[in-house]
Amino acid sequence: MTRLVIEDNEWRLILVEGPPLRADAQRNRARILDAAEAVFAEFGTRASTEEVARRAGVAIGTVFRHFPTKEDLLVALMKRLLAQLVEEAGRHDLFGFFRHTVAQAAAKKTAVDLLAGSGLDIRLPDAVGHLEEAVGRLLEQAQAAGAVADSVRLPEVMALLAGMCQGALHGGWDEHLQTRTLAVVFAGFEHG
Amino acid sequence: MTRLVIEDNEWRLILVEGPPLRADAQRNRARILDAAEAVFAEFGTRASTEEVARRAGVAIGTVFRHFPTKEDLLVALMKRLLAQLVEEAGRHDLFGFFRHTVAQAAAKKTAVDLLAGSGLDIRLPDAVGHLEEAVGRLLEQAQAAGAVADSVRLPEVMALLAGMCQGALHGGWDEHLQTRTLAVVFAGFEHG
Amino acid sequence: MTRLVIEDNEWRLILVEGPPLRADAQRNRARILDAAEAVFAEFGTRASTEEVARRAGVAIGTVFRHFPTKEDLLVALMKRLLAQLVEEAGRHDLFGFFRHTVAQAAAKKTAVDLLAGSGLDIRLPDAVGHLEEAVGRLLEQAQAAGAVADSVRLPEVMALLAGMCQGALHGGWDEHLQTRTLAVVFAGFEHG
Amino acid sequence: MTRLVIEDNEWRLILVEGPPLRADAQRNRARILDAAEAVFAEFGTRASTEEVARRAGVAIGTVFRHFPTKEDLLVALMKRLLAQLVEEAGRHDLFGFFRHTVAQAAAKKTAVDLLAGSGLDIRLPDAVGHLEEAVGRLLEQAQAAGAVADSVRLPEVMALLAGMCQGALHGGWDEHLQTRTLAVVFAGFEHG
DNA sequence: TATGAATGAGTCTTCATTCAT
DNA sequence: GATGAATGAAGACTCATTCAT
Repeated sequence: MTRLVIEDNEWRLILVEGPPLRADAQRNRARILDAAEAVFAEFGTRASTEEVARRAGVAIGTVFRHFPTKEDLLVALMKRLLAQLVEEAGRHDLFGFFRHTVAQAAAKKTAVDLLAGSGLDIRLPDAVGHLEEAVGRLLEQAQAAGAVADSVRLPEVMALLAGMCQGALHGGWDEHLQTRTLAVVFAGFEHG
Repeated sequence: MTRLVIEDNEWRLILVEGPPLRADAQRNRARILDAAEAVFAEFGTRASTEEVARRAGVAIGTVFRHFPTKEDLLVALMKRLLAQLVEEAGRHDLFGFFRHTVAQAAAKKTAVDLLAGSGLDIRLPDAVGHLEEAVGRLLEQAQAAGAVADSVRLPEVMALLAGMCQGALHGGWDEHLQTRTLAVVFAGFEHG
Repeated sequence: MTRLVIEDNEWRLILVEGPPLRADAQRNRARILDAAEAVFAEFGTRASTEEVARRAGVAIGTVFRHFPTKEDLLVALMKRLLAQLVEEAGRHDLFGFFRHTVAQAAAKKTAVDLLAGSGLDIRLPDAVGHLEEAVGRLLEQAQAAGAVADSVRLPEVMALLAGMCQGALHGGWDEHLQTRTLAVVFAGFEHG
Repeated sequence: MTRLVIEDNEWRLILVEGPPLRADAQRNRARILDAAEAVFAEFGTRASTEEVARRAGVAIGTVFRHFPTKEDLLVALMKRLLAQLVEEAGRHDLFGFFRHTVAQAAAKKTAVDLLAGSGLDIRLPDAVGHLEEAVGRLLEQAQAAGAVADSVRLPEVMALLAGMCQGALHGGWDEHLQTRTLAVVFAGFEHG
């Protein structure tokens, strides 16, 4: 660890460089997030932090050391899930991304719940912004290819994505219903 | 519902905005449901039953006499909200009903949340069935008028309705976004 | 219970007269305060609310129903202790009150701790004010009787009372030391 | 002690007002005690050991290496504070020492709190003994000079000192009230 | 020897539900 | 039937202390 100290009789200035987390802590942080994703997906965000700790195989104090409040944990989880979505947007066209994301919705229950608000006041302008940019690129490509009407704009695409995910999640759509519902939306995209 | 309470150890003064009591035997039940709708819409279903009792102007015991568990209260509330939807379906065509319902989504937060699951295991086959029937009639009329493609079936219409309501509610769509998003869905209805 | 209801189509005004607490609740409130006095006197204000409940023979929820936060409990306790002091001031002359109060200090550990601050931000202007008035009357009588120099004012009398109580409490003064210490203070009162 | 910390996941910048480190082996011990004095004075002895470590600029483990329990830390702190008092007793006459010590009471909150007991079972016969000796010498000098009645004995002088300090600390006496209160005590000393 | 992550018992507080009044 | 006090399990969070790195 590098450490720089400048001092005189009245002040001490200490600049400490260092990895913020030891390897074991990194590992635990990831395990906690994994556990949180699973637990909140299964029981909703009302599941207890204790349950998350149990599933992660750590003591409750460890969860709170990494995420001082439950909200902090939810925010961190959300950021990770959004980052994953952005990454996946890079691997699909607009329709594929819709299909894939809606299909995943139930599995990613937490994300949808969190996007939905769920009582907590979570704002993630940056992470959400990145997702919007990624989807914006897909939309441009689809419009350039003539697959989506020019009158369709990004805000309603995002809105439909969110609405479909929530519908899929909470409505328990099966694959067939998902396909038919998306078919309506895609027809809407095509004809404006 | 606005409500003002001033109290000390000897007096309580309660000023409640809202219609006066109905004189019949159901009055407490109705008041509790009204209060529950307002409270759960404002704070979500995590709001306490005590708060519902307070807003209804009855004691907590009275709430539990009418609805033995909190879940019973939520189910009753849900049934009433669905019945209102059915009634409204009778006053619109398919597109108008979509517009109206989505616009109301935020106001009917509770309904959407409950439809969404909210951790509670609520099955309401009957009430939901009635709503499906009502929407089914609207769909038939729209298809008869040539406004909706014949390939569109009731399940995806219901799915889109639910998805749009949740999107509107949790996404905080403004009127403009609502209109544009519904325009895409309506184009999808028209072109299948 | 008297109940006055005025209502029209838009407002309901309900004025409820009534004893705020049922007899059993009154009893529990007193038992909780008694228990709190004993527990906090024994272990300091850091003792747990759970311990207070245990000693009072009620469940933890009952304590919190009566005193929504621990601070509320401490404030209520303080008020009661100050009221007792005021009452006792009516039964002594200035010197007797000092002797009595300082002698009681250890028994009333809580009061002293609370007056002392104890981390909690408790302001009790009214209750403290009443005590000051009571001591003020004792001071006037003592000065009228020529037992205290006219130059002595109420603030320093209160200050000395508080200081002596804390000393007695935390220093564990025995009766002899108490007598001798107060003798010095009383000599100071007499000669200004 | 003023302290500024800026940190993100990779860097921590700590600006500490105060004398720089001593270069000898005791430096951590002394820094911890300095930090503890500041922290406990500011937040009371309920402040966390972690906060002390933070302010000292060391890790929590280092604090516990030097002081195996929190109580050990408090005892060490107490000893140092008492030693400082003894030293100051050598620089004043009895009245000056009283004035000075009472005036410092608020600044030395920790000492007063600890002397006061604070839930911890701390006995410091030696350190307290030295202070008593020092004050005893001041008392003899004052009596030799005729400024204090011969009937006044050391125990009550110590008792009054402690009581005044606690009163000053917890009562928040301003300078004027301090002067007037001490005037009464000094008159008591003079006339026994 | 210093570090700081992990532990887990303990604290305050909430709230669905019960039951004496 | 209505009332509202009592219950107690459960949850979020804290912190003294331990120990692997």
